Amino acid sequence: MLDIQFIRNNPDKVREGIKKKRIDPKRVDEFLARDKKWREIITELDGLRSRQNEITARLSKERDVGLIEEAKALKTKIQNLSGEERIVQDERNGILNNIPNIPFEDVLVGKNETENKVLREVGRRRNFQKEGFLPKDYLTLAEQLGIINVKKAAEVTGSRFGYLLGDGAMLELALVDFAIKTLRKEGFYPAIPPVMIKPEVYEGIGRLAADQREERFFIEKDEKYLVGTAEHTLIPLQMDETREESELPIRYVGFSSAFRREAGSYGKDTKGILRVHQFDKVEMISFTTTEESDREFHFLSDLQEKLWKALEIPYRVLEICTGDMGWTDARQSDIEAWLPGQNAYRETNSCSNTTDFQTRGIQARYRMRSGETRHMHALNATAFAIGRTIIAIIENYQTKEGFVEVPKVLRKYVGKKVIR
RNA sequence: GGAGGCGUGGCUGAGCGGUCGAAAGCAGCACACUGCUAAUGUGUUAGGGGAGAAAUCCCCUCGAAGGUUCGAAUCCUUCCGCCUCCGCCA
Repeated sequence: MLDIQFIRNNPDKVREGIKKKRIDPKRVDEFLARDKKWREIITELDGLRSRQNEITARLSKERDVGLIEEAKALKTKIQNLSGEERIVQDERNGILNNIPNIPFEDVLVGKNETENKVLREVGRRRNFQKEGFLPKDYLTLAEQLGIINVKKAAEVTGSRFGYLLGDGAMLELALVDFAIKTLRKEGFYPAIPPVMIKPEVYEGIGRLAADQREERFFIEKDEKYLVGTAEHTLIPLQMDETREESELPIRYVGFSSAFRREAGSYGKDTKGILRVHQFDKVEMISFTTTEESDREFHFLSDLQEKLWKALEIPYRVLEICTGDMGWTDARQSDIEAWLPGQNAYRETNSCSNTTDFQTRGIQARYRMRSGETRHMHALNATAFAIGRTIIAIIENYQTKEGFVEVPKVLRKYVGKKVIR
């Protein structure tokens, strides 16, 4: 959530910021109206409670029937007013939860994904024409090789699920191992987090706003959500913690399954494993000071590129415009890998600076050298979204015979050069 | 799932109906003192919120939410977490 004090003092900045994100700026005014009402009530309530405390102090010394009578009357008054206070506060906070993080000033303004900006294209695409064959799509190849099975998954579990089998499964383990070992060397601390989370924590990290709730799986009986990514349970590792400035940055590399309802994408990407309800992902998380987060953003984004370069797969980097940014983000960039079978780039990675938007709600703070405490800045960046990375490997490394070469850096894990 | 124990400030830990946001110790910070280190003395150090230009004043918080009471860290209920034992289980 945003800082309430900041919204009060800078309503125009917030209106402008969320408008850039294509969110109705009126939410700010609704918030301010409720906030004003709340402040009136709390001021009155504090006055009543002050009097109550005064009487209590007095009565602890001497009995006074008159004072007890006044206290009794005060008690009902306070009960009624605090009931009202709570309602108004809930209304106010409800609106607050539906205000996204605001983008940095220098972020490209745009209305949707068509206005993202390609920052660079990296890597050489294979010339299949020269090689004398047309590239196939990954699913055709993977089914022939028996390394992906979505048909059986549909029968067993439902649509938008898949099995990785044989060398497909080995590729996943290889990618996980490669990513974690690489990132460990960069100072990331390995973490395998829970994949379920309590509603109040989920809300605290700003991931349950009305706009995104539909995207979550919820287990009613136990009142727990399935996480949409490892980030969701990794960020709260710092919940209620106050670290020393000297301890930052804190970096985790997490591995977990990610669960998404994919509500609102019913007709989209219905084939294969490009868009599924469950996939595994290696994820980077950083906690930094307020000054360092922008630098950390580039650090993470560079590492993402390093991983793709290691796989020797062409990709491009996009600056995400305000209209396409994530709810919690102040800055975002994506990586799209080249898929020759589809003759298109497809999103595989995302890198986000969420500033203190996620840490405020869970009280993750640090103490500056001056003694002042602040909320940490939190960042998250995909290392590998396994399913999509495997798709990119299959399509980019396919052979004329319909086999798949294993990228050099993964060979020692998979144990072979070619999947056939 | 059943039985019991516990949850207090950065940490240890007292308080078990009445000026308690809370003793004491440790740690931290400031100052003083000693030739450095160490030691000692004094003072100081929780978080959140509201009003105010500020000084400052007020309110809330003893795992969470309710309840009893004029008054709750203290009593009652429920929940959450941790620990011990039993059951079940990879």
